[in-house]
Amino acid sequence: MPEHTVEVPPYLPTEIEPAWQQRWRDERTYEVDNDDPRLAEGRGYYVLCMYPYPSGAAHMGHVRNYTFGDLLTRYRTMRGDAVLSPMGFDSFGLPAENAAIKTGIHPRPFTDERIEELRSSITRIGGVYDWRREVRSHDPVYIRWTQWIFLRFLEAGLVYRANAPVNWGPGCQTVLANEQVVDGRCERSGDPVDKRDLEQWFFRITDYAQQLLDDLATVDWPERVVTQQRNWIGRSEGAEFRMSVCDSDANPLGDTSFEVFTTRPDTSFGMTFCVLAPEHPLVTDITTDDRRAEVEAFVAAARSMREIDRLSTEGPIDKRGCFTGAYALNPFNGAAVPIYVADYVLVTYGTGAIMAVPGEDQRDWDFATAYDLPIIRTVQPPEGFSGEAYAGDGPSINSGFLDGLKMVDAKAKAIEWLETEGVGQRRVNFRLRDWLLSRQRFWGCPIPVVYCPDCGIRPLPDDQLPVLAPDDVEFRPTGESPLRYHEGFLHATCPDCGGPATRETDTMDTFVDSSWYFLRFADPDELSPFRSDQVAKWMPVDQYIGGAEHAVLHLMYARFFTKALADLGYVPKGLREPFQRLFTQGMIRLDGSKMSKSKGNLIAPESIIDTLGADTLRLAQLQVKPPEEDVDWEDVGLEGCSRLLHRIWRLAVPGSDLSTTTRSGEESDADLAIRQATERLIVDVTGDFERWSYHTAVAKFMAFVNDLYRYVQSGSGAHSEVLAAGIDTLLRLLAPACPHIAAELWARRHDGQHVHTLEWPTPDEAMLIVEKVEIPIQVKGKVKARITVAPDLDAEGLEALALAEPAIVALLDGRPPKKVIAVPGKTVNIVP
RNA sequence: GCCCGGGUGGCGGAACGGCAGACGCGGCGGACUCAAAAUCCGCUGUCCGAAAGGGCGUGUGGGUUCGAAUCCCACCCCGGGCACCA
Repeated sequence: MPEHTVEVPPYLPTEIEPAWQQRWRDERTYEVDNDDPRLAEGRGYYVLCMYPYPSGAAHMGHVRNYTFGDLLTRYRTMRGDAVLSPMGFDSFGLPAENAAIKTGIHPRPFTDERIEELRSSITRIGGVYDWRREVRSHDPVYIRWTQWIFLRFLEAGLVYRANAPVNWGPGCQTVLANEQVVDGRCERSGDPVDKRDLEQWFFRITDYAQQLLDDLATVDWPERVVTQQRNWIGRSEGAEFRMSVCDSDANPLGDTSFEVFTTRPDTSFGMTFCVLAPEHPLVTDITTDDRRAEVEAFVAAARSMREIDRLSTEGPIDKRGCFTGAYALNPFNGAAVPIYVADYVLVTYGTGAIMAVPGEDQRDWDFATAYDLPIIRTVQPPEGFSGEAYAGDGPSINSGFLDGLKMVDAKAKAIEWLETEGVGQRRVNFRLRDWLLSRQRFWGCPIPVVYCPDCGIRPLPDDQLPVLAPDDVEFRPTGESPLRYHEGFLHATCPDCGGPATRETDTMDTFVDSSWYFLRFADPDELSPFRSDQVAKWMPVDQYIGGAEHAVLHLMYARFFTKALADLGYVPKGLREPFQRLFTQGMIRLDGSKMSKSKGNLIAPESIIDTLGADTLRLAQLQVKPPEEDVDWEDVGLEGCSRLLHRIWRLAVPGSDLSTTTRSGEESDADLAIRQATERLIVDVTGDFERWSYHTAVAKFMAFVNDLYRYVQSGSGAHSEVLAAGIDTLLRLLAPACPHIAAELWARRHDGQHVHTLEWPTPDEAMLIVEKVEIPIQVKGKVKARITVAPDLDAEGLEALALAEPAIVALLDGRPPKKVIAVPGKTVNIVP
């Protein structure tokens, strides 16, 4: 044993971390009130991480998410903002119900238990929140206000019940919204989805299609998410017009007609047939007797097809359609064109019927070729065009009064003609469908209506809210919701006639809960879901953080809710968008595969916190990659980050062996260099934090600590004041990223003071002025020499010095250079 | 097919027209140690060379520029989104 070793107090993250978590809670460091005076000065800042589904202990995805959010909360707080950083739980959903079906345990205790596990995890990561504002979707208080909002939307006509072909997920035993079906499969379970005609509840989100599209221009979101929403909304401009059914000689047959939608009204003269979707209501009426058997067989086959097969473009095209025997009049030229049914026409888009123009549409071309239908070009393709259908621009041909016009003009004129003739008009179509909100599940927010045999569908009055699911339920292995068989729940009284009524047993999509939780965080009021004037104090969310997988789900629905609530006057009219800035973090992958809820716990964050500590885990998350990129777990460098924190501890802790041999008095050049590096660090880290470049900020911490180590171990030793200033600045800058170690070291160095309540450091401008700068001298763009000069040396001076440099003189070999470009402070480039 | 990202050492990445490879991981060497670990210090793109030094280097090919990883054009590869939407 060495005899006189200095006993350095050890860095024990597992001891200091819980202590500081307790202190932040006890001192209410991160609670903020709505009457905070800074709000009036515009110094409010709302940072929000997407509230999690409570799946038990946190997985790495949570850690990554909350590390960014927490860093921002602490950083903005140190910058002097009143920061609102709330947390809650998206606590309705299928996993708890599936567990209930398996085990018989009611979803509520199951969920409550997992909420506490997750809350504990989040706390152990070091996340700080104003827990007074916590929301939980399954809390009766929250249910009450979700139902209240539903009823207000119902009154406003934004909710309706309709029979429609909807997506049925056999795996989840419920219907699904379009957004929850990916490639014909349920996005949750992956099971292929069936189409069924069912009566369901819808939100009229399509009323807001144009606004949802337009207002994307006003938010600061990743382009990728904006593009996805644009595609999803899918606006297309064109015309809709009426086609009358006739016989093959163009003689009208009664007044049967149907509407078609097209984006290319300019090509209407090229229509050689038209097509109805198999589900189109007119199919049965117009089919001729000789075609009936074939058409009925075709329609039946198409309807029984699953979405996933229907989407497939495989298979011979001549099996995908069928002639009805009927004809329709092309209003443009009075020609009779045959009417087909084909499965490539979708009943859910446009009018469910199209005019087919094979000359300018490849699908129509393929169909026409297979069925031996005529093809007429109505747009002149360019010289040398060798393709089939030509969809590009060009002068109209074979098109009567449109001949010679280019596409835009021809479209305009065709629409004008339709309108004057009274057979059609300009029309904008959206791909976006209304949001199917009802689910045949138990563990969700009940829909607060009853069915009265006399009065029909009746909404419940507000004073009967919340409608809560009963506790004494039996989960069936069939997967059916127990609400459907619970007599006590089913029996209700009609609020209008007082007679017996049946309660709605469907619950709401859990995306309804998440469409307004951010408003309740701003004002968790007792007498209302939130108050407009209080919401105005915080909304919109300044920085929203979460996964990009919600691009067309939660992020679209929440935008719709915000707009609708604003229009109904429950939040400020001007609040058009809920999330001003959005940051979508990358996913964590394990062996190249997505780390989902099921795989996430393979690397348990808790076990890392138990050993290396939360600060190391946070730092490693920050350091590994740019925040928006996906991360392979194997790339996360825990060792390097743990090493850095131990190095910082050893340098900064009072009583360390590294701080025993300092000097005082006059400062040397080496001291000045450290002072400058310290001020430079403030500028660099602040800049990196502002632009979310956390991995480079960590690199700068590391480089600075390396500098300090070299400094304290150098021959002349460290100047005590310079060193102390360097370390103190480092700790303040580190406080948002690694809050526990920064707080502990600061408290030990400064008599128990609290680093997180300090102001963010500002650099000493005088120290940022550099007296010398090294300038590379290039010859033809290649560096051949370096000179050290004053940073403000002008071009002439630089050129003179460069040309006098021995290496350059040798290279030029007495010949005068052709050209010399001198960029002050940057470089000199010589062309010999 | 269309629309976004992205291709840089052994690996993750840095460099927002001006010194390519910051910082970390890994590797190599040294100090400390009886020894190992930990720790501390140094080296580490590649090829030629004993060295001094030099050549080559940011997916490929062209271009703009005094100067390009960075800007432009074409192509190849990887990731994501949309895709029978009329």
